[in-house]
Amino acid sequence: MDVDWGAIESDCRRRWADSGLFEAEPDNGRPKRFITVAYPYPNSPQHIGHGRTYTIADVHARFRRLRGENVLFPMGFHYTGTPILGMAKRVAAGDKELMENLRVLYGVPEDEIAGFTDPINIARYFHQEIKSGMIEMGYSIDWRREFTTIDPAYSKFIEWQINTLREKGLIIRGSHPVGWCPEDQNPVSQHDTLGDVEPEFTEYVMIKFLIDGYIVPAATLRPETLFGVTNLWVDQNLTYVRVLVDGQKWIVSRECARKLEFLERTVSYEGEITGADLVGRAAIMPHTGGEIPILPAEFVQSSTGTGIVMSVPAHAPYDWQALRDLADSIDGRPGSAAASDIHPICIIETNTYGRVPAEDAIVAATAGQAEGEEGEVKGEGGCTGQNDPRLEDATKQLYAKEFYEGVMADDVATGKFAGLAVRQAKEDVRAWLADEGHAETLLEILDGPVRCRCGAECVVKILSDQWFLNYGDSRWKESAHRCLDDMSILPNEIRQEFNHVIDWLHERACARQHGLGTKLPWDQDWIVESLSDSVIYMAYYVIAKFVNDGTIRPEQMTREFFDYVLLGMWDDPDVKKWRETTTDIPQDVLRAVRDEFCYFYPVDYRHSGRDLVPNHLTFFILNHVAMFAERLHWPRGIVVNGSVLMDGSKMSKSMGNIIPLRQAIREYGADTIRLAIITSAELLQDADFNMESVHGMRAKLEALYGECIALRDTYGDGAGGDGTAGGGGEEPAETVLPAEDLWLLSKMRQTTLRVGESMERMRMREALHLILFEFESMIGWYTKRTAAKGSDGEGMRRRVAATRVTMLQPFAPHITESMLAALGCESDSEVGVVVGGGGWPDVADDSIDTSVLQAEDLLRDTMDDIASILKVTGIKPNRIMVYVAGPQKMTVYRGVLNCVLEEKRSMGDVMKGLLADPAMSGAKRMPDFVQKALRDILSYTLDTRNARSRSTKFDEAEFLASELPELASAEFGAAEVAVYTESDPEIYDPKGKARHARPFKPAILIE
RNA sequence: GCGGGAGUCGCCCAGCCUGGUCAACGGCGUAGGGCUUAGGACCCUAUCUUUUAGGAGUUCGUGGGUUCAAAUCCCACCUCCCGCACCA
Repeated sequence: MDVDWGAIESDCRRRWADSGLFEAEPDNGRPKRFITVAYPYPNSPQHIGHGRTYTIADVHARFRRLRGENVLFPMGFHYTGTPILGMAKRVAAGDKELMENLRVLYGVPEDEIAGFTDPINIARYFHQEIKSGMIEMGYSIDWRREFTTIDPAYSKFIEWQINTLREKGLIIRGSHPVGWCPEDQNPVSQHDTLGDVEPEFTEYVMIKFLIDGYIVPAATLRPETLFGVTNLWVDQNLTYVRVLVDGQKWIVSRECARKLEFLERTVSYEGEITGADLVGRAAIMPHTGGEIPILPAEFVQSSTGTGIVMSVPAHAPYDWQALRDLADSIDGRPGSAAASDIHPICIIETNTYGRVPAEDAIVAATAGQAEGEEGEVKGEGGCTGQNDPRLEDATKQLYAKEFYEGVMADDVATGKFAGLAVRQAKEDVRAWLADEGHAETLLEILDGPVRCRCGAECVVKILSDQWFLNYGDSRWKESAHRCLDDMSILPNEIRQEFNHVIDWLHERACARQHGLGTKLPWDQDWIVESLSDSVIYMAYYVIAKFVNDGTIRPEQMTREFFDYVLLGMWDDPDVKKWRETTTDIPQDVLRAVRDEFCYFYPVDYRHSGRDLVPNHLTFFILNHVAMFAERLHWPRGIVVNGSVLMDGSKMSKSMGNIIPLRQAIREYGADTIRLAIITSAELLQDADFNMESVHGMRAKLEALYGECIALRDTYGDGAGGDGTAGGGGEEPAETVLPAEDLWLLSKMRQTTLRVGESMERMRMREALHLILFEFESMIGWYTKRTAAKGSDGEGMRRRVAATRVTMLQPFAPHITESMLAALGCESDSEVGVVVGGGGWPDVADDSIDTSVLQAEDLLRDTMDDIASILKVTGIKPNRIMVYVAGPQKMTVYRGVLNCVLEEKRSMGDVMKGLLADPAMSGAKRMPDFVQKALRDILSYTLDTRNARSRSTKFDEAEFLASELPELASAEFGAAEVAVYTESDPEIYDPKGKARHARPFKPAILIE
């Protein structure tokens, strides 16, 4: 079947747009449903991965519309942030890689790229690109409410939001360390660095040793080892600087002095001193006043810490090795004699190491590797000296072991920290040193050197006077928990993650100094940060409609405007005065905006990828509970989906496996892509998108379309047909229908109910599976049945197809319109659904006849049994005899069934129960049968047991006699198929098979 | 470390919430058959072991437990993946 997807889709798009089908207006006669998705950041075209969240949300929206709900599904564009700014800079600088991506990967026309030095042009270009893709995918969006986050009216909204939060005391000031580019004067994150490295930093403790009135600070990550210190290390070839740090005289490396400048310290330079000059001097330990020597070491790096290292040879492999190197130096370097006199002081005990853990660690890390190593092998451990890279491994292993398992030695040296676990001691010592004034902290980039895209090396900077949202506020957290507890979180597995994030969040910077966005109203140097201006904007969709049609202008949107529209403060004195004397917005317009807000709010479901759980989605909850009235306008639900993989691996530019969404639509059609995305995985799983499934889906849709066309061709245009199936009263009386039709109706209704349940639970993959595969096998069986009887069953087929296609509509909205048209179900431009019943098929519970379903199961089981006998024996059947259990067995079987329903499950209990009833006396003579019947019954589900116990009228023999012979002859080619009851006096049973018959398990003989 | 998730029949992936319809959906692969000038596409059948009577046996990371019944519930363990911030 050749399908012109492009034509069908563009035709649908035109009709949808012309009819304003997705433009939602308040309607008090219908339940509303407000569905939102996280709006896109327009810095690149959409790819398949982006499409997943939007497609799921759209299927959801369309399903709800079919259910008769008034769905609002809007979209905006998030211009706020720095990455686009960074792109513009790189374009201006002619960045090769970026230009290549823009041209080749993104296909941006050359004249557009020329304008990309202005970040706004980048955003506008990709905005239109993304929007076109959304329209082509058939997303049912109300575009009248579109906006960008740099629209003047949106800025008014954000100003109001951020002012209100500040008045509530939720915005505070403080300082905070960030990765920083000294060149750009801006914080850096992963996006801003060469090689996309996230700058990480650690906090060193600088312990203030003294010489001659100068502080010689040694930076360490292990302050608890101070008690094992034996000497200090410096680089004797390095020139250190003498500086005044906040008025104190310090000696540090030049790099260290520069770092301190960014850490809120006042640094002035007084002079230099060489490392060689320091060697040999005695440093005073701050906590004891004792003296230790300063010695030279090669491993000391000026850029790490302060350029001065505290030596703890017992617990630091580098120190131990350096000491040894020095003592062993044949040329008798300065300090070599002193080094020989130094003995490691062990102050941490573990089960793993001995008295000199550092030495043990070196031996462990280098043992067995000595052979084949380059360079001269020295010492029994095979370590080649303090520059041996394996010392790094030794250090890591030793540190980890001592940190998690170590205990501070019970020793005079460790004083009041003796006996403490190392992880505890570390914190305690740090606090104690700080309290005593013996130490300060030094923040430093851990994974350095990290370079900004501009090329400059990044540092840690303490940003002072930074604005923070105080997510650490415990009352705020409590409200958020209350909100979350009432919310529907789909899938529910991630609820726990939300709880944890709420607990764990603390102050978060909400303003930055660069980028697109809205200025802080009270401090024009700052711009509201992009994750803070996107937390309650769903409310703005209501207002956007009035802004876009010119009803309200940005300058009219004062604080009072929002206080009324969003918070309902009609009678607030300020608002009253404003609306009576100041504003020129007509009162009825004000009322209309407020009414529309109250109609659509709260957000019923917010869709997003799971990467937004620890940030945006949680902020969304927090800010709603802070801004809006408890419960009334708090969000009701969140739907989270996993990401999309391409042939099993992550999509990335470098792998070249990114499929642009619009290209995929052109090649395969929107409906096919939608189905492929939905079928690939259940919500939270990562979906693997691959070409096989795309082809498979397209074939499926084309086949289904072909079926619909065939039904039209053989059946005319179907006037008078009942388009949507299921439970309508105008069908022919069902009592006159043949068995297979009755079964098909019940089966279809049962499956329809299941699809509805799956959709309600957002198990779209499951729903789609039922629609595609369950229906297919149902129709397959029906076809066998009707073919055996020589009928076509077209009327039923068409009814089933209409139901099936109706339910497929949310998934494949374009092609299903053509399918429904072929089936004679006109498309209704008013609601975008099907005429003739309208919307999602309704199924009344009592319209499903379980005994009909059971009967068909019996038929199918019997057919399966015959087939497996034929397969095992390889017989070509001539006559097939089927023997149904007699009335006496049936009576006993029911007796057993009753026993089981009364919780009697063991053979003994059942026998006792049976014999208590005189009608069951026959049971005594057939214990084998009772045993087998019991086993049969125990293996049924509870539902089946109940159903069997209820359907007392069902006559197996009669049903099989009327339905089996034709079917079995057709299927197996037997000339004769006979059905007997076990007790039938006319029975033909040469092999005595009949006695094996059990209820719902007839005996079979094949000749 | 803190938090979350996952381990299923060659591969991918469902089933677990609500125990029985589960030798376990669907897709890919493989084998046989059909269709076709051929190739592709498509359709049918088979695909844990065993079996010439519809049966039996052994399976769902490992080991225990609960139950008449466990892939599914409980406990312990092993392995893998993801997030941990001022960034969209």
